[in-house]
Amino acid sequence: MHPLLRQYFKQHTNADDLALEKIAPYFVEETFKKNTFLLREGEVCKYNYFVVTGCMRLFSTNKDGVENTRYFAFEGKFGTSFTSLITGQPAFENIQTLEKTTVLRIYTEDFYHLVETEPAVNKVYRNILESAYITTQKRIYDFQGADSLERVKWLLEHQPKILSRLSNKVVASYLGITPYTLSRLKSSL
Amino acid sequence: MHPLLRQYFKQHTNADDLALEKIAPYFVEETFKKNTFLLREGEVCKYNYFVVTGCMRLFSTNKDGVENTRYFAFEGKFGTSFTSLITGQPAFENIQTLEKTTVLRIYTEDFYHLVETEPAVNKVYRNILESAYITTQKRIYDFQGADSLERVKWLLEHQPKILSRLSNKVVASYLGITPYTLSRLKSSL
DNA sequence: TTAAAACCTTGACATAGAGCAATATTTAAT
DNA sequence: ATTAAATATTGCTCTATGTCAAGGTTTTAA
Repeated sequence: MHPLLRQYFKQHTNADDLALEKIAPYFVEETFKKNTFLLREGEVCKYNYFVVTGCMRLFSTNKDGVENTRYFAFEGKFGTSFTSLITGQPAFENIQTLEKTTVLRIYTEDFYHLVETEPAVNKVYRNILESAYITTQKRIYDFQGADSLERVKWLLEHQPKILSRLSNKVVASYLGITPYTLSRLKSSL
Repeated sequence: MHPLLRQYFKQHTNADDLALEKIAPYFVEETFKKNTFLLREGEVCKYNYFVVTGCMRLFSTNKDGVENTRYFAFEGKFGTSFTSLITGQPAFENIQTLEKTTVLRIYTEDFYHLVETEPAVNKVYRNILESAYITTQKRIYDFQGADSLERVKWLLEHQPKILSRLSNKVVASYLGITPYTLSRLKSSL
């Protein structure tokens, strides 16, 4: 099992090595170059991904073609379209690498099989759902009523990595503002 | 076990009657009058609630005193501050009844104990987290870039009960617009 | 039943930030 | 290394929606 994934399990469960060895073979390593789409909206999501190096994002496009980024998965994080994974319905969002990215991928069916049969995976899944929920709630709460400047400051404080590592275009689509506004705000700071 | 809660378990799990009888005693019925606070921000959330009749909302207040409603729990739904329940930290949101409301409440500790020991409750918890996550994601996605009118139409289509049953003030705080704007839009429809 | 409080409606005004355009800069590909 | 494409910057304009105010209506509580 990849050391980063092992570390993840050790941190979130009390799985023993035996359990980890049972789980490991389901995860397959794969490397993608920058800007590769791992999932396009309208497709059913086949995999859950664990990022080993690099970064990917979840985003959707509204009817006017404006992008909305909802989540960034950096090294050591799981990322996938959980809504599609859970419901089995086509995703309304895309998954795209933002850098050259290495992931461990596991088939949806295998993943849910392990959720049912391996307590460690059940626990990890619970953790993923819980923290995904909390993260989303906090972001809604913190952005609520906040103007553009406050959002940029929030990002600077809570996830500075995003600002320093990713393009303005992508960051703006995460903050729900235009790249024009973001550009102006950054130069005014 | 209250028939509505029984129905919920039957629908989401394959729990047998024996399991349900084990679970039932942990849920205590209680009735609150309109506008009662079941939780105030800053308090640690002690209960998970299942609404039998009536309705409650989860909302927070930003630094300017503007309310943001995140979730409505009508009859047959669970509702609580999951972020507080999960982390054990003080909630940053309030829970308030919007009508005379009867709930079944279960202590946080008892609930998580059952999550670990009763597969039916583990399954139900997973369902709650999954659907809470999906609901939130969909709302972010659908509201993203939508102007006020589109938001009102969205609500009319997806959750008309909210518009017909609750006050403009509360609805507006859910849509992220002012009551003034909502009032104007409703009269223009 | 009545008074007080909360809520809704509608007008007038102010403004944050979107949209567009033109140029500069960075990044990627051959 | 050179060119093409993508991204960033910045000035200008315009509009949706917030804010404030004043009056009407509904709800609540004694």
